[in-house]
Formats: sequence, structure tokens, C-alpha cells
Amino acid sequence: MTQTGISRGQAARERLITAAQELFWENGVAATTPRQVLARSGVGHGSLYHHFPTKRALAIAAIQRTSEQALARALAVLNQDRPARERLRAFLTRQRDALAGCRIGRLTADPDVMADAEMREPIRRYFTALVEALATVIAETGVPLTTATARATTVAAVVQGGYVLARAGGDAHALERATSGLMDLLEGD
Amino acid sequence: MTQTGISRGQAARERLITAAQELFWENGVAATTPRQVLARSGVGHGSLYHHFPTKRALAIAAIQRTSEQALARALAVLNQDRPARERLRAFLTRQRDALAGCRIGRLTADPDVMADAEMREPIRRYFTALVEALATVIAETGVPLTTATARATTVAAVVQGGYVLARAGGDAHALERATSGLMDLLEGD
DNA sequence: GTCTATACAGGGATAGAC
DNA sequence: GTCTATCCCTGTATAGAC
Repeated sequence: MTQTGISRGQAARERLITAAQELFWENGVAATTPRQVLARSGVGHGSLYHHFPTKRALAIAAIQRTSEQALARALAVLNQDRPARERLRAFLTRQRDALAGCRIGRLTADPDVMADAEMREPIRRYFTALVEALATVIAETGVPLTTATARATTVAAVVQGGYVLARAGGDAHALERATSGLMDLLEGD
Repeated sequence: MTQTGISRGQAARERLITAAQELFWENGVAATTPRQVLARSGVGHGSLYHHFPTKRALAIAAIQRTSEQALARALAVLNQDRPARERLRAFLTRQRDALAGCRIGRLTADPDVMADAEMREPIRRYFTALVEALATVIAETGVPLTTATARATTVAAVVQGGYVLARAGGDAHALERATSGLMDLLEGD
């Protein structure tokens, strides 16, 4: 009750989550060790296990956080005050770090994540919400709703696959080629 | 000189590679242990390190093999004796184990693979050859070559992304929705 | 809350006999 | 070529002091 909004303890907790988010993006969950999280965050061993009973608990917190942040950024683009066609184009041409890969999508290849329902859930939610938002925008461009839903899945997929191709070839432009190829199709050539 | 084409030793080597291929598909390279490969293949510890000096050497052999096999299967579909339009459709609607993910594409999220140029190379080759073959087929449908190349990247990306979405949602149909959404666009609605 | 010390299984590999 | 025994390091914690 005498505390400010964020106690000193919360600072360590936040630093742990942030460091875990970064490392998960770089190397995945399974391949990230508690020691790496400690080194990155500057937090001590004792503190980690004070704030999180296990690596799994930290992983869940970090994945949830990443998922929320990524969804918020995507929805910000899709809900801008502009014509639907422009919002769709803005989503597809958004600046992305192609060689780093998608912070969320890449987790679907992580064995620790896929083996754990609580880690999978934020990922499922992210893509469900993203595809739904895309379908809404696409429907606003005048496409029937059932067509819009399939097309929204295609749009989300081309971005995820663009990341895969970019990383596979060490070529950041592969993502742009994939999305621009789809945009041409969407805009009727 | 007195040997048959495949010596008894090759049998163990082959079983190790096959087991590694399966395990890499299931769990990735980094998360697969030599012990798992031994258990799966039925080969003994001594034999593993007789045939492959390190886990890395086994991984390179297994990834190369997987890449060759996957490319051969894809090209078989794309080079059938049928109209280009049908071959493209056959590629997109090919039976795929969506929830298992792509044996090649998934490796782009593996930290061990991405940190090693020799492991990355077969993956790069696979997608380069796949996109080139797709571009040829698409060009045969009457599309200008530069457009065909971008479009080929889009096709490969939608398949890869479809896998990601399917695994993310635990929904095998997500892959079909992604590819059928693309097919509608390709066939001019 | 944070620290240092300790524990112990498993990963990745070597040694040397058969 | 294959086997068993052994090795050292790191991942993932637990214990208990400060």
C-alpha cells in the first residue's frame, strides 16, 4: 500500500521479461537458457527464481507479452482512418525485419512451445485476431465475407512465408517480392 | 572390391540419417539429441560416432537428404505432362501434413541451422530451385516473366505461411484456406 | 528481493575392448 | 564396425545466508 505503481521488484521482473522476449526472437524458447536471460537482463540468479518459479513460467509471460504487443501494432495499421484498400496495402508493405523472422510465427517451430498448451495459446490468439481483422478490412473493399476470410488467411500466410523465404535465402527482399506479388493479384493486376 | 553395392556399414549409416531426418522434422535440429537418434535408429553409440564425427556432420547429411527428397517430389508435380495451369493448381492443392509443418521451411527457425552456413545451404538451394520451377510454370500460363517470378515467390510463401498458420491454430484447414484463397486470385476469381 | 554455493541430470563426445 | 564405460560441461534448478 505504501508502494508506487511499480516497485523495485517489478523492475527486475520487467527486465527479465524483456530480455526473454529478445532472446526468444533471436534463438527461440527451447534454445534460450536461463543464464542467457540473466546476462542480457543484468538480473541475478536468485532474482530470476524469485520472480518466476521455472523457465516455463518466464517463457509464458514473455510469449504473452510479445503476442499482445505484436497484435497491437498490427491492429494499429489495420484500423487507421483511411480507405480499406490503403490499410490493406499498408499492412502488406509494412517495414519488417525479414531476416530476423516473425517473433510470433517463428515460435510455431519451437518444440518447447508446441509441446505446451499455455505457450501455444497466445500464438493461436494472435493469428486468430489478425486474420479476423484482415478479413474485416478485405470485406470493406467490397469482397463477399466468405471470400474475404479465405483471402485474409492468404494475406497472413504470405507474410509468414515471406519471412521463411527471406531467412532461407539470406535475402530480405524475398519477403517484399512475396507480398508485392500478392498485392498485384489483390489489386487486379 | 568384394563388397556388394551397399555394405553392412552403410545400413547403419542410412538408418542414422533416416532417424535424424524424422526427428529433425518433429523437433528441429537443436532440440534433437544424439541419444534420440540412437534410440530411433536402433544403432549403437559407438556406431554413430564411427560414421559421423559429430552431431553437426550427421545434421548436415540429414538436411541435405531431406532437401533433395523434398525438391524431387515438388518438381515431380510441377513437371507433369499437363497444362501449366493444372500443374500450378496441383502444386497448391497437394496433400500436405499441415500440422507437422514443412520439413525444410521449419528449419529456418532453428538456431543451430541458421548459425551454420553448411546447414543453411541445402535449404537455400531448395527454395531457390522451387521458386525457379514455379516461375517457369507460371510464365507458361501466359504471364510476363518478371511478374511470374514475383508471383512464384508469392506461391511458395503462401504454402510456407499456411503451414505456420495451421500449426499456430492447431487447425490443418488453415493451410487449405491460404492456398485456395491464392488460387482464386490466380485464376482471376 | 538478491546473493552465492551447491546439486544433479542430460547433452555431446572420447577411449579402448571386442 | 560396434559395444560399453567414462568424461566434462551446461541447463535447470534448490538452499540458505544477507
